[in-house]
Amino acid sequence: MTKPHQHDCPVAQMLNLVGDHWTWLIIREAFFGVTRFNGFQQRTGIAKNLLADRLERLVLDGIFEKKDIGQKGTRYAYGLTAKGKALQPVLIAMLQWGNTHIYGKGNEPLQVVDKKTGRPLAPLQYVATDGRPVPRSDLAIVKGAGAQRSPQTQA
Amino acid sequence: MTKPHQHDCPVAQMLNLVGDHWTWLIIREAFFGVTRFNGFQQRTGIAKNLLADRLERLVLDGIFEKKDIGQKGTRYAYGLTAKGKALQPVLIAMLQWGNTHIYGKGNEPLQVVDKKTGRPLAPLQYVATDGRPVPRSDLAIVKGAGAQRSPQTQA
DNA sequence: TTATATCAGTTTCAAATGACAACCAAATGA
DNA sequence: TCATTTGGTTGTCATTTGAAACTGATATAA
Repeated sequence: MTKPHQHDCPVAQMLNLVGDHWTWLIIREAFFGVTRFNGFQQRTGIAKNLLADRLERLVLDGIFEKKDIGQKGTRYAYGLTAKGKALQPVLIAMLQWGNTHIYGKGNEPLQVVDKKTGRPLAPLQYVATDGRPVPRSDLAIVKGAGAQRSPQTQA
Repeated sequence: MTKPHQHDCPVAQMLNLVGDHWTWLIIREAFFGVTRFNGFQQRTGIAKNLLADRLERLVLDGIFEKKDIGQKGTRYAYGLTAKGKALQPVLIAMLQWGNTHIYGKGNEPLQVVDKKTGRPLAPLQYVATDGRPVPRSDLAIVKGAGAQRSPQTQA
């Protein structure tokens, strides 16, 4: 990333942390169980200098944690923190969009499924805090408690 | 983006189209109702050459459509296509993550709410095709119909 | 024991991309 | 009519990227 966004917006701020395409491939692999430097490197194809840089940032930002494994400290495991794991819905939403709008029905290289049934999931759903589904047309984005200035918001 | 990812993965492929932080701010503004070149430029702060480039790509990729408004073609409106609107869950997931993990409860500059009740939504939910919620622990990512090679997949 | 491979990076350097400013022509608006 | 807005293009310079070579430990194999 070249310059962090100053906007007081959760989207802009999240992009400051994970607004890089390599970062997402790294996070994807982490969800797939990869933990080691070389694992990320080989499975994503990222250059090692970039991987070192991205992992360092991700650790600083609290998305990954770096653990010393092996006895004398030259082997490390990188794992998602709770904050990192919380990115799962974003990743799943991306995956579902890619399946639908790039590959199309029947051509999906990966599917998100329910282990119990083995069947693919429906698109992520908007729900109220009481668990009731909220139709897309009822969505709105409004200023929150921490708002300073006023973006024009209509969903 | 410098070089498109070759992975046969919906996440990697979607990142080829929208793996850029400016692109997401442009899309965010589009959901907020912005349609004009200058609107995007002023509200995001992106340089004009980059905006021109990003909009052109987004139109080529079918995420935006460019309409000629005004009579002789120097005024345009950029709007999300259906494919573009389908990115909403990704954006909402990003927004919710930013609220929770960057701003924290009570400090959210923006909130996603249900128009009907005015109350903030819960995090996006995984649901089966029959509408039943799927707990996060039952999620798995597996090879789909279009899979060629085999990534190790565990959610 | 010695050799070989793996791990987790760092360094180097050319090429691509980014940010910023200046410029521009057509079309509006006052 | 004249200034302003719109939607860019062009040029310059700084930063980032990607690829490869290099390091210096540790683990594994013969």
